[in-house]
Amino acid sequence: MAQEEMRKGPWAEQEDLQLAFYVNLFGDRRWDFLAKVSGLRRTGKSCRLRWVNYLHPGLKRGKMTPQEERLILELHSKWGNRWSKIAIKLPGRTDNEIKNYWRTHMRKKAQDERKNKASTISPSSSFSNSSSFYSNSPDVDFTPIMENNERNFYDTGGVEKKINDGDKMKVYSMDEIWKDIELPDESETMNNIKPIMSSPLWNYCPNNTLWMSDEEETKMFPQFYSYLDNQDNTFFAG
DNA sequence: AATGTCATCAACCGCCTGTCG
DNA sequence: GCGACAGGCGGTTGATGACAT
Repeated sequence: MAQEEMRKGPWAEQEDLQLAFYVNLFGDRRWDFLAKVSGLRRTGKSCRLRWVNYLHPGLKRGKMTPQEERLILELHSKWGNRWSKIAIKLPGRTDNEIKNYWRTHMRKKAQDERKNKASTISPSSSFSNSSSFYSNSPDVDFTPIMENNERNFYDTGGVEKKINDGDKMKVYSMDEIWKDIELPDESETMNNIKPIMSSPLWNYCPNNTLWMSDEEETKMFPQFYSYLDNQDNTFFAG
């Protein structure tokens, strides 16, 4: 059958509303199904990404706090680029957000390192005084490593260490990690951090319009209701 | 004010993994 | 056990806004 052309690029407000409505209706699973019944000309993947990274009500938005920054760096030193795993430890933050943060931060760091090396007569002294997380670590080549043994600019390197389950884990000196980050303001403890539940979706729905009347729903989401008609309403049968 | 550069973030892509028939 | 499919993950790109010159 003829494949309907999928939309790409930035999401419109109307699309967000539509997606949120159907996720509330059916839950955040079966993304291909959701994409279909919602009438959004988006792939299931695209819908999932939009929901997870932007529309989810539990998302915290805004700048990373110093505490979050430290946690990210600490967890990255343990787990490497396991962004989703790291994200679990930072409620309200997405893997994408953390990944972006890391990339930005590490690029800056790599640039600083290059400058330092260029201006230092003895480049080997750069990390030699760092107290290593693993005190018995061999001398470390901090040039970034990619899977095919090429060097990745954004990865600042670290020891590649095999762990039990076969995962590779990079280990960084904590001094190395912290030194590039401003220490947090002492007064800014975790207790002061107010989670900001500010998914922009809720701005669009000031009066709980996600839970509108049947008539309103029918007007707003005709695709869904026509779809249901075609399916003999079997969605709710089970 | 105009232009260039950099930082940030949303979104896409391709690969991997888990599940189901 | 195998193939198909859906979902998840990490890497990467492109648009945009902020800042510097």
